[in-house]
Amino acid sequence: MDAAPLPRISRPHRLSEEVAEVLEKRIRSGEFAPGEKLPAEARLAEQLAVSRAVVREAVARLKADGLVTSRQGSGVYVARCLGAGVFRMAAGVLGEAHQIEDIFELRLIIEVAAAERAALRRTPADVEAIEAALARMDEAVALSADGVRADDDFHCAIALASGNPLIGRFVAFVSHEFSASRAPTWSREGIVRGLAGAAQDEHRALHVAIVAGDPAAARRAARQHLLQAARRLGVVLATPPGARG
Amino acid sequence: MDAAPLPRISRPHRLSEEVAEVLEKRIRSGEFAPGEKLPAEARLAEQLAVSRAVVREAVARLKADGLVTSRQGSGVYVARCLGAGVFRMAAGVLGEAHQIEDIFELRLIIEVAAAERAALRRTPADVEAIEAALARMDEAVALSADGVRADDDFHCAIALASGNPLIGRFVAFVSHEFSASRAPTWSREGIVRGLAGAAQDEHRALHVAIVAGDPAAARRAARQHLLQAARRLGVVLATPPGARG
DNA sequence: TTGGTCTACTTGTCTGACAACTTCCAGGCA
DNA sequence: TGCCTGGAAGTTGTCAGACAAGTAGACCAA
Repeated sequence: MDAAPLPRISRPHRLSEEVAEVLEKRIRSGEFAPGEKLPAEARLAEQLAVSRAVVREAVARLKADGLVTSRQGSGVYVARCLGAGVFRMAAGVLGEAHQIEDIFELRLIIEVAAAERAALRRTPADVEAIEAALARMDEAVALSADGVRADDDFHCAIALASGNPLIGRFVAFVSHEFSASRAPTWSREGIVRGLAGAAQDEHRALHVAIVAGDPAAARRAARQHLLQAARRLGVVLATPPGARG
Repeated sequence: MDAAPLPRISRPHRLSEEVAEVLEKRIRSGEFAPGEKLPAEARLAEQLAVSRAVVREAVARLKADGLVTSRQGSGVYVARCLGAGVFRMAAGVLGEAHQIEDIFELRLIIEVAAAERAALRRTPADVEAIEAALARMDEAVALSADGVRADDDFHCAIALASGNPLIGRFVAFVSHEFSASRAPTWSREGIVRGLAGAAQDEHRALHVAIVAGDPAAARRAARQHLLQAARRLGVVLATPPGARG
């Protein structure tokens, strides 16, 4: 009985979400300009016909997104730099997805650079973390188990070994956003077809180069791995000739 | 009268911000696991000795950050994928600033790669945008005016010319986050001391390489510019030997 | 066993009050 | 006349209580 999956029942948007959206649109359109004071909460509540608590929650959301700041007794102000502090992989409020090529290209650039720096800067603890993730993936291959999380952790460990916590956090962010892209490799079918084994060979080469403290080898290994990972998903990246990253 | 600038008076953190931070830490540490239900708002308010409204505002912040979702009548749940969709330059809700070296290193990696790809993929419209920003900076030098925004726009135009909208958006994000780092270059003093002029020479070299469609030259020019920009702020980057990015 | 009802609990919204803070204006004093 | 201070008005931050809307689970009857 292979019925098509039923559509998810969507919940109506909450008032606070709607208010946040209304205000965000006004801000992004420039109607409320950077640095400008928004109408008082009480006034917004009156105009939007909602309670002040709803307005406050909407403002809390906008604060989290860096669109507004507030000063007690003074008012709520549009931030000088819109969206300050927040980067999303999806563009806009409702999120248009990027092409997978774009995502892999960004990963290629940043993860190759991270691997190179990991080869130079890794600590014994970094190496341990890398090896622990590698061992978990070995185990996943041997047991035909799910190695997606271990794969994520392997890449994050390398990024952290770069010695730049910002790079570490960014790679972790992108990694988690696209964990799903690892699923075909680590599915039972992927393991049977040798996809996971191939990925693991690439991981091992990367590990060896990092432990050896050889940035050029780490760069080549990371690059090879990312290009192959993309190819396993049917994606062929156009990279600059002679490009290292 | 050259008095040292007075330190900024910092405002105490709001209760809702503190609650958001407490909850975020519990979530990121795994104490509240993905998919797990948080204690009820009323219970959290009691335990944290704050009003329920404060808890709700904190939860609204966490919702905006994608750390939690809520279902009316049921509860507030830790999201399946933490922090889905959101990356911040500062870690955590209250944000510990990163070292400026880390930030410049990330910029070096991504902007060098963007410039290289811009040289290969730029369209006539891309070139126009780059040249418009360059002209505005020329004008700022000539008039001793503020060229920070034009400088931002120049870098963003190059990133967009890479043909990868994700790279374009990320560079724009980082650029806006650190617009302040351009201020010394474009201050009256900076212009008088030739900092802006030097930056502009580097910008022109980058522009020439991109228009010429020469990725290697673009790479070198972007790298030179970023390293010099850092140096102008007293930052010397440690880069891998032979590194291109 | 299934379906319906009821109860207890939870989030969502509203209202009102007051604390803490900001801004502006008027009055008083030097 | 100019500057300072105090008070009023307005604003955000927090609290408390009430009720609406929704969920989950238990129990009972068919």
